[in-house]
Amino acid sequence: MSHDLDQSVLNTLSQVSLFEGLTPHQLQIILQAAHHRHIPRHGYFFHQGEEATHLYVLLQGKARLTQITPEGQQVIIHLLGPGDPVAIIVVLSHAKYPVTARAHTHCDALSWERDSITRLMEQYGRLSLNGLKMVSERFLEMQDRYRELATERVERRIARALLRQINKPGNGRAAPHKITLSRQDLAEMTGTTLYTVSRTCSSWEQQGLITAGRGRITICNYTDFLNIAEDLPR
Amino acid sequence: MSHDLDQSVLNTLSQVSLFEGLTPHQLQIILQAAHHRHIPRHGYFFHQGEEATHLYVLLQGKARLTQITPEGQQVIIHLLGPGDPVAIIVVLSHAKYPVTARAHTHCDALSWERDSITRLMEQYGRLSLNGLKMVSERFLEMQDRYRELATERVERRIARALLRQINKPGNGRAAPHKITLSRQDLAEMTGTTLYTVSRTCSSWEQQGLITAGRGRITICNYTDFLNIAEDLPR
DNA sequence: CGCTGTTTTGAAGGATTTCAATCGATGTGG
DNA sequence: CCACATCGATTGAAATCCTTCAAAACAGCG
Repeated sequence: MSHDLDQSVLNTLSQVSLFEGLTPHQLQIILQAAHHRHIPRHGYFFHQGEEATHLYVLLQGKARLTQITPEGQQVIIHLLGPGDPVAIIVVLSHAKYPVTARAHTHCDALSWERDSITRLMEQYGRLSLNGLKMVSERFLEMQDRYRELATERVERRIARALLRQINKPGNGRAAPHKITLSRQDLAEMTGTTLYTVSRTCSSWEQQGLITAGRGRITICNYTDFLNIAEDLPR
Repeated sequence: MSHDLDQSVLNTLSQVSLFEGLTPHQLQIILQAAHHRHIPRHGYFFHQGEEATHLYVLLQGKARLTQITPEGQQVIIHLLGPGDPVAIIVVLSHAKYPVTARAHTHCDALSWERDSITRLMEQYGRLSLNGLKMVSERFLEMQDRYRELATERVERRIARALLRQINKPGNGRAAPHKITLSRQDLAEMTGTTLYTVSRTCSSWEQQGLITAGRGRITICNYTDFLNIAEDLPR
């Protein structure tokens, strides 16, 4: 990769959990194997079904992982921010990307080729252990969402999706909590329809829990809002 | 661990994908750090919410991972067979078991303490890389089930659950395919109710696709059955 | 200011759940 | 060996949550 980036990227990388606990020297070697990529707003890292060739680490920007059904219905699997690894799945030999990764804002990322990152992981146990940790965390979140989808009603699922968004590290923790997602986005995150999300939000707005706008939801009353996700009797 | 087990266990282990590609010497060292455990039928490896202290590798038997909601509703997260790792999540420091692991038949397993396996993984990159691969695979399955739950109707989800069961490595591939799961089990695997599963199975039986019994479903007409999972217009 | 894409809302319809009752299989003990 | 107890499976009817479709209101942008 180009040399002028090394220093600033090195600083960023030391805060990326995938690279935690590695020596500066190891980091240097890993970095030398990387390529720097820019993805414009609304561009794609890769598409679902393509041969999985590259692992990415997002340095700047926001992206989303989606899956699309044969019938054309879309589901949002995950929202990505700076520091997140994308497609750790490449370590599986002969895998295809199971999702589409799309840049939501302009994105700045490092990429490694499959063989290259696999070799590095085999060499540096700490690197693959970190990778294992990160996939495990994502796995736990997916498991929770699965259980939610299997057992909880729509209103609660939407509330939980909003709370998860707020509690993400990297998002400001200060009230009022503003979430920039459209009704459609929320529907695709919670396995429901645009219409149901809209109705639910309207109801919450009337109760004074949130203020809603075009592509935006702001939680005014955090504590009362929590009750929807937790206690709601039915 | 006791010495008399070493030889037979070594043979089994060489077929466990978590230990693929390790040298006999490395395997030996890893094995020395393991304990051997027997879990009787219907016994528990661990309970959801307990401090995660041990990683297991199932040598013999069948087990299941379940999550239970605060309201007491149960969800089946995964069914485990010989060779499967259990709770790779321990590598996350200070994690709690996110699920309960219960022996469905008598089980025979190896276990490692958290610190011990973490150290081994850091030391042997191949070990953690294998771990990463296995979590990734489970993650992919979970992702697919999530998308299914979010977008598909009950009938298709049940059909898919049955097919996944059949296509599991380790299960005989020969027709007729017999699946030993109760209606309740299937309901907990597909996010529906016992009643809906029963109705669906009855309907399939009338169409001659399956024969159903107490705690058992046999697929007679595999190709026609596939259509339910794939083509079914609505 | 008109255009485009997002959001809202109503009304109708449908898939699935819930509840209740019954049936059937399996295993046990008298 | 049969009556009984138990647990799983079936089935009907009513209720409900959510979707679907259609139409209108609204926001932001060139």
